[in-house]
Amino acid sequence: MSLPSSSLTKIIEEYITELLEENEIGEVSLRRKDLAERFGCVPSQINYVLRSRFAPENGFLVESQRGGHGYIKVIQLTFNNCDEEVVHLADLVGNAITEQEARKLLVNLKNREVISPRERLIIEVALRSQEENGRSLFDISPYRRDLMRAELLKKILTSLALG
Amino acid sequence: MSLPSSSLTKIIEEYITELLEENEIGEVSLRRKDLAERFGCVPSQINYVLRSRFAPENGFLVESQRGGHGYIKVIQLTFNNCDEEVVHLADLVGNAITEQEARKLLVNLKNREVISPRERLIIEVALRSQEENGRSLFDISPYRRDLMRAELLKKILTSLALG
DNA sequence: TTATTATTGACTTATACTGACCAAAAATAT
DNA sequence: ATATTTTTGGTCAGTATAAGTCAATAATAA
Repeated sequence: MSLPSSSLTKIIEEYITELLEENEIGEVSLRRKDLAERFGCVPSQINYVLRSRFAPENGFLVESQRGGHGYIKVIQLTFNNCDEEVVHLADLVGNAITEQEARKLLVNLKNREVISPRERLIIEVALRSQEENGRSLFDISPYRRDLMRAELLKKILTSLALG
Repeated sequence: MSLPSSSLTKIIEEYITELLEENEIGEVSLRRKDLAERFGCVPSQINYVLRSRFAPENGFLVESQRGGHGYIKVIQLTFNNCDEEVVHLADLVGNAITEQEARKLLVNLKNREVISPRERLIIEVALRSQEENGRSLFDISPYRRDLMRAELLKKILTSLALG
């Protein structure tokens, strides 16, 4: 019966999200040290929040610079063709997907202009690379490779959908 | 909480970039001492800006001459097509590349509009996915992960170049 | 309990900026 | 012509600042 204790991570996440919303352009620059001070935590906590909440899989990009005048910039990508379509297709991927099925799906997406030819190329290269590593470097079973392929594909598709 | 203040380096960088844009030909001649005076800094600061912002990997060449009527000339390289440049950048990746270095490179490519934000997002997701697998699933050493990261990045960049 | 997620702090790395000293080219004096 | 002086720019090492990494620990969820 305890109240949901709002975690620090959640609070910081909400703060950054708020800043992003205020800032029309969908990006905001931060000082890691200042943020840490404001929320009374250690600076590396900020890295944890960024890693776990503002990851590319979630449609965010993070740029940063160390040293004097250092900063952390969080960018929220917004695509105009932000489709439930893509989300739906991510569902279609399911838990496991073969190379053939994956390729078919990508061709389909390309034909419907949900992704560009270049984007399709990048995705295919990434999938193939993982396949190769799984097969010859780590000796992963075919089925497990199908699982991993589905994982990667879903991550990529949802990252595009969330943008 | 203060926003990151603009650094001297950034200001000088912007000034030079502006001069380059005004000057159709894509090159501009400077006096180190004058620049230093204008921005109230030590002359070697100008060298720092040139080294860190107008380096060949950013698509610039710098020529200079000492002595009376000495000068510094900044030349902006123009590529016939972006893809030519992508091949060059694949070389820059080298055999091994850290997460930080990879991100810097992608930011650079994005700023120069060699890749789109969506393309960058996909690439980041792919790199991160491989990193995660390598780290927690297969227990790959950090250095080997740098090797694998370089491999994947080069595959993607060259595929874009050849596509 | 066991697994996952959150938090911390010691250590590492990257960037900005300065100033003292070095090197080269042109102008001037001999 | 040659040497000297003046006018540029170059290099490097030191200092300050700020972010990143990693592994150990704590808290929470399953």
